Amino acid sequence: MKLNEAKEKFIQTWGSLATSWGINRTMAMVHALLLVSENPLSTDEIMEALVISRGNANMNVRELMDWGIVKKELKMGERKEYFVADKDIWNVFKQIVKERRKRELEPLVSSLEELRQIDDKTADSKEFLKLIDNLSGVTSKANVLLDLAIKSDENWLMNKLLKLL
Amino acid sequence: MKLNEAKEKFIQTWGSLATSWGINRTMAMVHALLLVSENPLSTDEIMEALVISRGNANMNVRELMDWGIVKKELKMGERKEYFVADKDIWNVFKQIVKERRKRELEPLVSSLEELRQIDDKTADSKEFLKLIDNLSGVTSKANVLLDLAIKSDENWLMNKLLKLL
DNA sequence: ATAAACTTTCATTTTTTTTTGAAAATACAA
DNA sequence: TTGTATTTTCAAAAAAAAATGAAAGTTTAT
Repeated sequence: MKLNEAKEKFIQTWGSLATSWGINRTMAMVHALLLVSENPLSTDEIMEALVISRGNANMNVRELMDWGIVKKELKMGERKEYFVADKDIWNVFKQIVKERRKRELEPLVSSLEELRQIDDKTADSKEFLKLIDNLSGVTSKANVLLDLAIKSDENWLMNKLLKLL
Repeated sequence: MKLNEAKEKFIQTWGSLATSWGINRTMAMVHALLLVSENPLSTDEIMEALVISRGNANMNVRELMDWGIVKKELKMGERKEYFVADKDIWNVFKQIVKERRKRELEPLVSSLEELRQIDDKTADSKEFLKLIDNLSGVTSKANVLLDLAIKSDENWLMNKLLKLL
């Protein structure tokens, strides 16, 4: 297999995996493209490489920057903006975990708290509250696991975990 | 807030959360409905409660069974099928993690292995291989974390992790 | 100020995903 | 077997999500 073939395959793989995780296919492809590029790419280069429109390229690059895994880079003497992906994959992983937690786990936690406010005390209600409590429990356990993944140093974490198993 | 109101809110919340995780909204709503129901529900009851078609109800219940978080239940003397959700949320969590790993992480691992088969040895190629290796590394670390979540008993896990932090 | 280079927005179009519902298949009873 | 209850399938319709591209906005140079 040739390098460019492999790179293209990687971009496709990344793209289709993303869809199963509720992430826009193109956004993942832009990310993959930047990951396999030696040099920072301009919007025009992204458009050309992935055959997408300017609007699409712009939106997705911007969103990748929102996620904190792509950075803008300016070249001296040039007006155009260039983009680079964070190549430290462990870092990318942590960043994504952190963001998703903020965007999804936190809203869930407050929803569950709201749902606890039911004012009757029938057996059904107690059953329902038990369910909500169990959900809260699992949520906070997931939180601990994620904290572990995020806050700790990569090697330290792995050593400890491997010892545990 | 009344109980039924809370239940409905829960079903909606669960549904909209699911979409950010690449899970069909209706499937999540059926799951939530079964979670908050005291009794097993028939397809007709699900259709009525969520205002969805028979085909849709059937497909999603079937998929929930594929995920291993909903079970069929037969009532004696009745031909109709009834469905119950596993109410042990920690179990549900583990089951979903297990399934997603099988469906998504394993294919990723083999994709990455394929991508390692590039036959030139330029500096660019080496760079690319480094990226693939880093991805493999993070993947297997995620695997260890997930194993930890799945294989261990709930309380044991939490004790250990809390001690670590 | 004017213009050129570039980025962002967003109404419209296209694509993808989900839902419907009627027909086909299946299971059971008489 | 024949009929009835129930589940499953799947082509077509509807809904949702994503992409386009031209116009508007911004920034910098002259």
